[in-house]
Amino acid sequence: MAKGLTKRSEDYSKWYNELVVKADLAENSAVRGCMVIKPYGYAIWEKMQAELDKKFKETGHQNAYFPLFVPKSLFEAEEKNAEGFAKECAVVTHYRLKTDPNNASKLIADPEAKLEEELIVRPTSEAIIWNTYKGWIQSYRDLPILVNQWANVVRWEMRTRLFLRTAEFLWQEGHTAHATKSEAIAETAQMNQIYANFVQDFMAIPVVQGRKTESERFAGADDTYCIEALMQDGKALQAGTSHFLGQNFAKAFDVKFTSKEGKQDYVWATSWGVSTRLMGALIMTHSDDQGLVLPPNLAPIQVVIVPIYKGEEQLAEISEVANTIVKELRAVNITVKFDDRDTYRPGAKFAQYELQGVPLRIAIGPKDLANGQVELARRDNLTKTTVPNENLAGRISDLLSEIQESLYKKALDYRDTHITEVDTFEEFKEVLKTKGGFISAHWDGTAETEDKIKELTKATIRCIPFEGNKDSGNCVFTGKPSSERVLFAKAY
RNA sequence: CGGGGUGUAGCGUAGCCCGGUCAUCGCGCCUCGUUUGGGACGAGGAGGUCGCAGGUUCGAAUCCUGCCACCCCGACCA
Repeated sequence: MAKGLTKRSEDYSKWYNELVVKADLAENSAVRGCMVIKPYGYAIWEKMQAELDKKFKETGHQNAYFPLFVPKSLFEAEEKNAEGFAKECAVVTHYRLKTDPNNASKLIADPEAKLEEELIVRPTSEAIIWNTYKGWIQSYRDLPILVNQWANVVRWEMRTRLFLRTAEFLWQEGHTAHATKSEAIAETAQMNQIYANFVQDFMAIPVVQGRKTESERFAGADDTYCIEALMQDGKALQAGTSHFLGQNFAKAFDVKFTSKEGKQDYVWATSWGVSTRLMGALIMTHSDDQGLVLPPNLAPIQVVIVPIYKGEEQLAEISEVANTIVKELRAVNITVKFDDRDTYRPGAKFAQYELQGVPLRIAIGPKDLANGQVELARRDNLTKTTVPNENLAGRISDLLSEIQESLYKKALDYRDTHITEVDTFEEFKEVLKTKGGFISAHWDGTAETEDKIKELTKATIRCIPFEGNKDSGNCVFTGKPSSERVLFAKAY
């Protein structure tokens, strides 16, 4: 694994900085924990957005947009949710600046312009959305409401970490309202499945699907489903969650409907989201010391063509071949870039595209020109082969699929060999210390035991897997009976 | 909020302990030439409120005081 990925240090941000992101904004500003996503990095996010959005729409969801600011009174309505987020909220208190009477070149918040009621910058949108839904829902005919929002949210974490826990991040949040409990639970499960499919099929990251324990659950939810991934350094990462909110928000915001039978009831709710944290997962799952490794299904540039030439004449000849290849590839929907800049030498270009994770590189030089061939270099395993020009599009198309599959297999193999079943607490600690990864162990189901284990080892229960080992046994810590194994890990 | 550390060019740094041609070096950037099958080479060049403010001194990047910002460890964290 790339050194830059494991160290929370200068190297670490430098590595990202080179790549796709600038970590800091202003020198002396509290926005330090935010990120600037450069165009190349943003293109990856756009691809992720596009794929997810397609899936949401296929399952009947629509996009909408709600306000950034949440009046404090709305925010505090659902108590558990408010309590859960209270410690990490940015709060707007004034609506105007004025010149500092003591220093004409400075501005201060105008004390005359203090807001009657503070505004919370949304850390999540349940409150404002449920306040809105109240006006949308009267009858069972108004249900279900299946809405998604692409937005930014702010969570003022005490410590930030690039991509994984930034103060401001981009995400999508789905908020649905249903007439029945079972329908809402089905929605929660469906979204969990959509996330799992997307992360596995497009990002080539294997995940474990499961439920959170009560203490790890979303504030205000009755149940939280999640997908958990394992990074190359043996730490787990929560990659996406979907929540069954029960009637908690409906009750808090008084959202009732009249059923077919003419009875009044509170509606059932779900919410679900994934964020730019997925970009962190992508980087930390596949990258190496050469830089990013992108699965072809997500790469903004799937194939890059680098000419190797002396003089303009030779470049012209190579360009002719290259442009033909570009056309052929585009005809089969492969995104390709021909880099004919004469300001950089081939070696520099090779290094650049490796850093950017472009899955496949084509090099064409005088030798290739003479022999009617090109050189193909794979980013995933850094191997090179020389192939004839015939049927290049077909060959490359196959190769891209192969790379996609091989990245997934490699990650899956790593993940599977890093799920260790343990039955004693000694073993538990030993595995955690020496090997890392997920630990599959029995747990007595109490928050006390969970807390105690966390305190002693820093490992938390990542999830209760849907398809885990369901054999009964005894809690690894207390020895009390347990009906199934859960997954522990140190997590980001 | 506790404990530790840092702040010198776009980036990374030397110098600070022992004040005086010390503003150093590398990368990057610009120009010209030669190069181009794995991050080219040579020559020349541009770029700095030494975090900010005050003090000590003939003289401060260097010593003192205050402030600010950032980083690391902890508390916190879906």
